[in-house]
Amino acid sequence: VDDHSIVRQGLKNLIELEGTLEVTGEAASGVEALKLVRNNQYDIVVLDISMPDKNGVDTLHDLKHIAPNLPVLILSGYAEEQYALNLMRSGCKGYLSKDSDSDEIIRAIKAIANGKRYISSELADLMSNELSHPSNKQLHETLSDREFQVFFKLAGGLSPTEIATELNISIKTVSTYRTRVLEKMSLKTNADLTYYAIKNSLVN
Amino acid sequence: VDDHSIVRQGLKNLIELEGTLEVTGEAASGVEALKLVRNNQYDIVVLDISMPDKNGVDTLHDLKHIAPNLPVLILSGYAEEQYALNLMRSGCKGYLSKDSDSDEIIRAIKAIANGKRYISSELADLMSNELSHPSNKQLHETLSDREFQVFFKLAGGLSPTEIATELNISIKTVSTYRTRVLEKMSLKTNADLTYYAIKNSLVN
DNA sequence: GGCGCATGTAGGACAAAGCCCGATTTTAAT
DNA sequence: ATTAAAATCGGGCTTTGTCCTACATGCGCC
Repeated sequence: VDDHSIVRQGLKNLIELEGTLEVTGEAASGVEALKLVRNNQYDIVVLDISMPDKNGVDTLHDLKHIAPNLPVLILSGYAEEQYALNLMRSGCKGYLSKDSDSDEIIRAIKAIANGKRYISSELADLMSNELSHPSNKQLHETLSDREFQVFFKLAGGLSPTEIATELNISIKTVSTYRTRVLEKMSLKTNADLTYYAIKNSLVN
Repeated sequence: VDDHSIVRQGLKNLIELEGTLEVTGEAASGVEALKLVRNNQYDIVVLDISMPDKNGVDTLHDLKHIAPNLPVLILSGYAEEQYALNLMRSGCKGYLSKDSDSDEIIRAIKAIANGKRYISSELADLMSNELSHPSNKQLHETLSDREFQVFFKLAGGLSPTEIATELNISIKTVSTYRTRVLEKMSLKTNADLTYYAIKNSLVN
């Protein structure tokens, strides 16, 4: 299931080249996919998560109602790793990035079609991180008071100097907080902070 | 040229099914593409714009230096229609979204390989709108080639030094562009650039 | 066919930010 | 109570970046 015909084509090719697998249906949208699943028998669904009409998250959710035992492999674009954990919780059996190489995709499909799960190493990282920070806290909620203030201002584009002035502390101190914030949130640049703040609706 | 092997596979399939066209090279990154173009003769390049190591904007720019007459068709993901005008100015011969149907992709390739341009109806809209209302351009569309490159990288959080390295120019030059970009767009900080890029779906 | 404005490019002086480290103070944990 | 671990703060020094200025090129427009 993917809205790009090129991707469907490529995937199909990839799968059929393998020899023992066969593509018995394809859909360009979530709605279409649900219709197919209602009317046919499949061994596995390979599902893109970013689609125009009905996104993969919702589609997965609905699929689980229609066919609770049909295993699903999520194929995601690169920017959506954030969803991975949620999707795994929602019951997909594997999660791969589209730029994984062909072999890995085939391996994943086979594993999943055989009733196993497939966890990529990236995903394993995410999951273990989640385990070690069992809090369902958002990343920014692990910041201390002061750290959060600095984070927020940096995300808004204030310069360290401006922040220092507003908070009546030294620039060096601001700098220290910045380092810590970046560290805690596993980010690298101020742009990442801005990005995070927007995506998590901390600003509009 | 596309970093996703699935997409390359699909495209190749599509193209070769047509009968008269042949894929004589493929690359998973901008750098790789440039290398191929330096050492081989091609009739047309089909280029994805969002790639990890060297984005399509830069790749197009460099391609124009190495092979000014080699026509390029840009195949873009869904959110990037925003770049179309900038890229057309930078000298690509056509711009298509990845979810265009197979026929259209083939038509575009053929047209471009024959020395024509290919303008999709969406793009035609954009362009005519630009012509009839030169004023209501998107802010970033008023940027020059170079300015746009720098804008984009700054928005993504690259440091001036990194940008200078990638583009092989001096940091001072980057700084100059930054000033001009900020000026043209009436913005103040790098964070504003990031914000702009996100809000206008130039990034995901 | 020259004038001006947009563009692509840097240099130098100075300001800003960053990094490594240390000190003190809460807070939490055993 | 003891100890460990965060949190809060900054100094010294280096690296980076900014700002202003400058110059060459090309293109459009009287």
